[in-house]
Amino acid sequence: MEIEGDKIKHTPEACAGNIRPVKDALYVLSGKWKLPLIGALMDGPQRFNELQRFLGDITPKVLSKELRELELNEFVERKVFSTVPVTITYELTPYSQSVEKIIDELRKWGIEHRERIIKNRKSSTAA
Amino acid sequence: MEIEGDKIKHTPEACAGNIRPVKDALYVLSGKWKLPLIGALMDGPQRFNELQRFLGDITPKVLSKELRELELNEFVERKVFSTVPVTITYELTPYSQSVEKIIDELRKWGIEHRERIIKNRKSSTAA
DNA sequence: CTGCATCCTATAGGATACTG
DNA sequence: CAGTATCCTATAGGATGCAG
Repeated sequence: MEIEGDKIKHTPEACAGNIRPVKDALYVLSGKWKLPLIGALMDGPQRFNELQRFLGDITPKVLSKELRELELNEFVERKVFSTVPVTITYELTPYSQSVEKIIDELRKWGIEHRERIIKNRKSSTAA
Repeated sequence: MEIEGDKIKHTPEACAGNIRPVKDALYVLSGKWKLPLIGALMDGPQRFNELQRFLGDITPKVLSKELRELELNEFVERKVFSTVPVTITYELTPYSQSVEKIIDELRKWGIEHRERIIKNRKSSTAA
């Protein structure tokens, strides 16, 4: 997994070290798909194809990779059901609940941001 | 700025559209430095070099680029003071406060995550 | 001090085709 | 259905050096 060492040299006073946790978090969670993927799974277990449709334009290769990584980080559990044909689902682990707040904030912000942009478009068109 | 169109085709029922805002947010905020940078500025106005030291290993080119983008998105204001030599500071705009919650959550999560990893290391070493 | 210009590489992620 | 295998490209971001 790798967390970068404690290399940050900050002015002793200040707040400094405060950003290290942010960088730590980003190290695991950043990328185009991880958060949206977890967001998608917040609605309950999903199958591979469901996720693919859900996310809109992710390719199987990438989806597969992202799921594997999320499994390694213990955000996601892969379950195999011995139906015919076999059914496989992905679902969030209890641990991943710790990420849900981030996603909620991101979601809220995304909504506001989109509105803001639309407003700005209007007012600049009016000029 | 560009927000991707409403191309997500989700099963009509489900929750689906819920992830679009997440993707919107990520479109603007993702990358290695934007969030840490805003996090750094949460402690008050900073100068170019301060930020560079603060963030640990960002190159001037990248820092410069990130700052420009944050300025465009109205998260950051660049202020020039006519001292000799000129002093330039970067500070967060009121709008960027809307992102602070995200950063706080990220920070909290980063701290927990690091602790978790350390614990796991110990227990797996014990095996 | 505050950057910009140039060059360079690693990696994320897309396209396409194929398998059990 | 649930992926894997290959190939390919765009882009983020690092290294270095220079400039006002």
